[in-house]
Amino acid sequence: MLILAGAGTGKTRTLVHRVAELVRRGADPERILLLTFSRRAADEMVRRARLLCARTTAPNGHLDVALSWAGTFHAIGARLLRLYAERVGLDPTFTILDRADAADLLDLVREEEGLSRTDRRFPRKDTCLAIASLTINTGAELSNVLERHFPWCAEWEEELKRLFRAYARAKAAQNLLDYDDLLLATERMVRDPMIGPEIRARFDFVLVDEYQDTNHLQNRILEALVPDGRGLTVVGDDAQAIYSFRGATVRNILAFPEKFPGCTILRLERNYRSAQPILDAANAVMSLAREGYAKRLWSTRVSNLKPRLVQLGDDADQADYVAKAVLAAREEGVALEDMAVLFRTAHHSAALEIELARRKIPFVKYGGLRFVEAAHVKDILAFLRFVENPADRVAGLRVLQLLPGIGPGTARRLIDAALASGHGLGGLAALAPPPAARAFWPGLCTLLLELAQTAPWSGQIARVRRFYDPLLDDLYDNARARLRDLDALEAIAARFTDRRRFLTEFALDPPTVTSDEALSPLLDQERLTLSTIHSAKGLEWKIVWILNCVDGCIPSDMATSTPEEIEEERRVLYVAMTRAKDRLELLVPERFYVSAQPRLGDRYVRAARSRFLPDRILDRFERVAPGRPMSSDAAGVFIGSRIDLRAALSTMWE
DNA sequence: CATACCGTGTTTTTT
DNA sequence: ACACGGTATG
Repeated sequence: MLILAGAGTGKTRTLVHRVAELVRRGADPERILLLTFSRRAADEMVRRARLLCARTTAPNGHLDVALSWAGTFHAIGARLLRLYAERVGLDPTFTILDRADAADLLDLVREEEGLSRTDRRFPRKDTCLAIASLTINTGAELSNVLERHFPWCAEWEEELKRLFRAYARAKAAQNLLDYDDLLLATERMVRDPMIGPEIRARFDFVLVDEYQDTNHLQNRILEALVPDGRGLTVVGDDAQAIYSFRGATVRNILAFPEKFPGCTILRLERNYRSAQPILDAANAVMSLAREGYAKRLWSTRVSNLKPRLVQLGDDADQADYVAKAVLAAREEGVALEDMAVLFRTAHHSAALEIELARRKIPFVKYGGLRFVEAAHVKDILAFLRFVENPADRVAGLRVLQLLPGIGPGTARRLIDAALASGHGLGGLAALAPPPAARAFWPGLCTLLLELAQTAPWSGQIARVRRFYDPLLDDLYDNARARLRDLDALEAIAARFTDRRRFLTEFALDPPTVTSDEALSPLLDQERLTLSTIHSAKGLEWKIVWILNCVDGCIPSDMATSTPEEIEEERRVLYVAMTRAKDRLELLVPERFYVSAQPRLGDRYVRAARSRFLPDRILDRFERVAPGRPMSSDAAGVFIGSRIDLRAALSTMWE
């Protein structure tokens, strides 16, 4: 069954009800596979399915749907791989590399392959990883990916191939899998003629959420799991496809009826979420798309409140306006939980975060730098990973380099010597560190040995911190805030039963936190949501503000080089607008203060209203311009067009 | 060999 | 602004 469902038409509800109904008719919840886009979505769906089943009466009395097979493609893949590890030649204790870990290892391999010292600059580690990732996820040829998405790296094709081969060898030697490996290995496994059928036989029903954002590789996994389509239900909306940068393709949805002839196709066009004026505006935005979208959403939620297009002086005014509007709504009785501020890129909310903190408005932020990606959190995890798997070079190198006097070279020598000694971690104690590190050396060696030998998991992070916390001050700025994060990490770790589970599950299910207070004991306190639009997918709030509805931000000027990219940005705005239930405000700051521009220094830059909001659809909005009108002579250039007169003036003499 | 400093090129969204 | 390569210095 293919369910084509517009925004707010009840996709989650439909899937949840389908699960509940299957269970009510006697399906075994353990044999239902529920694939979602994010871990958050999986949790939400399991929660609602449980609630629903608790209210339904089954033939055999009360229902408890455990739904243990609900999760992302990555998480489910990891679990299946561990189950069948031995049979596919994999060590079941593999550790999972998050993106930054993967990039670090890639960097190490690049160094070893002699690709760091080249006469022309080699692509940086994140770019290399992005290239590998896109190639794997789209199933395309490296040369095509380079040509289409990374033309400036095309000259390095041979070297990149060599690098990726060496990277794969390094992962194999250290028993590591990165995010892409999880999918790739899962795909190979489910397509295996021996093991594939066994895995297939575990599941009677497979349900997939947000199908429009699955990529080629994920779709192949799905096809292998359900070759004839029996028991398969997918839900998606082509108007909400916003993950093509990750290899997602709407072709999966479009080709579904051909792949499974005779499948049932359902269209849900009635929106239960948003008031009609909000839908009118969102529909108007999409009506300007290059390709037509068949669905037109309608709602019975009447309202005469058009979404507001708010003209503001600059981004500081914007932060101020939103903070005030949040407080005003709060006064009217709307809970902070029911409001959200959405934006295209994580840093767009910086000014607002400061303003919210100043006014003591609690918030959570989704998207952007994650908790686990913070250097100090990675440090603690490196200790644990190194103990868990002494072959993990990235972890070992990271740990050793925390000591003064030990840099990349010394760290590498020490690790190699310890491994060569055959005593694993114990071998380190016999080695002589450089003088500056000597005072710390015995402490480190005892710590590692103790962790390797202690059985109970509780207290292990505290033990690491006894060694690590004193180093923190010399390693980083604002040690105090980092110590608070480590307190939070300790609290989270306590929820896991053992070290291995903590390490593996933490990599796939990291808490999303950046606000200082967010992990404090005030965890249950109600909070405003700040989120990137991408992270807001599938969610809804009573009131939504969208920041920076300005060319250069939406669409992002990083994504305007091809018509396809621009169309995807249009859908990003559409997704953002359709998150709102009752009230929606699009904010248009006319100027930005940008600092540290290469040639011009700090200055104001003038911004133009987003190209997705042209004059002819403005009748769908109520236009407001609080505050005094902007003076007309503010200096600046349009962000979107990037005219740079001073550069032009200086280059004419070159 | 670690570290500080300088110059140049890239810069987003997520699992 | 930041990553990263290169170079000077101890």
